[in-house]
Amino acid sequence: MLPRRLTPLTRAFFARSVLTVARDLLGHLLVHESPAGRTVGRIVEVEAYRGADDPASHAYRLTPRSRIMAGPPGFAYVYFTYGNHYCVNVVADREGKAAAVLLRALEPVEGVTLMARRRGIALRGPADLRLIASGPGRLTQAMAITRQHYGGDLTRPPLYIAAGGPERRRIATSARIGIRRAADRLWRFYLRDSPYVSR
DNA sequence: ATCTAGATCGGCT
DNA sequence: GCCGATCTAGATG
Repeated sequence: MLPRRLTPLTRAFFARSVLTVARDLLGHLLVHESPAGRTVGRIVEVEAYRGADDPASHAYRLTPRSRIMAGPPGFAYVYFTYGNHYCVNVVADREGKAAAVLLRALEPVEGVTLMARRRGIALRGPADLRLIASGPGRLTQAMAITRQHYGGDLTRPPLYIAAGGPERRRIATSARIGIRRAADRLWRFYLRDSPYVSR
């Protein structure tokens, strides 16, 4: 069981190279203290995006929506896509350098029943836990993250990233999923032995 | 003012 | 594996 009080990561954690931040986020915890209760998931899959040198990124050309990626690190970049789904990123690197890490999958840790209810799925067995947050759209639905969280500070409650305990870190890399450009960059990182990664 | 692609998901074949 | 849903930021006229 988790301690009642979790320790948020500091802004300095996010103020580093986005590839480093992406890798290092694996194993840490995404926490949402909502009125309905606290939900916590262990981050098991992420993708890194940058700016002008990354044609696959929303910040390849800075727009009103993506400009936040060039802002100070540790804040949330949330966007709505395909008419149905939100995705959540953490802004990384120093202010002025566009970069963000897309959170793609979580291992449910606490508030599992609430997460399943938000997802509209029945938990009939341990295998169903995989359906809760194995994908960027599923993750935001399970954690009740919406456009309200755009620009929110992820180093403090109610929505934040907290230090995970010591854990195994067998990290695998691959091309980013669902993009066409810059497909040669292995900027997707995931915990190799986790059953909670997407696809 | 209008058009279109999209960092997805779930259901169906 | 393929397809439709459903919305909106960004691009184009």
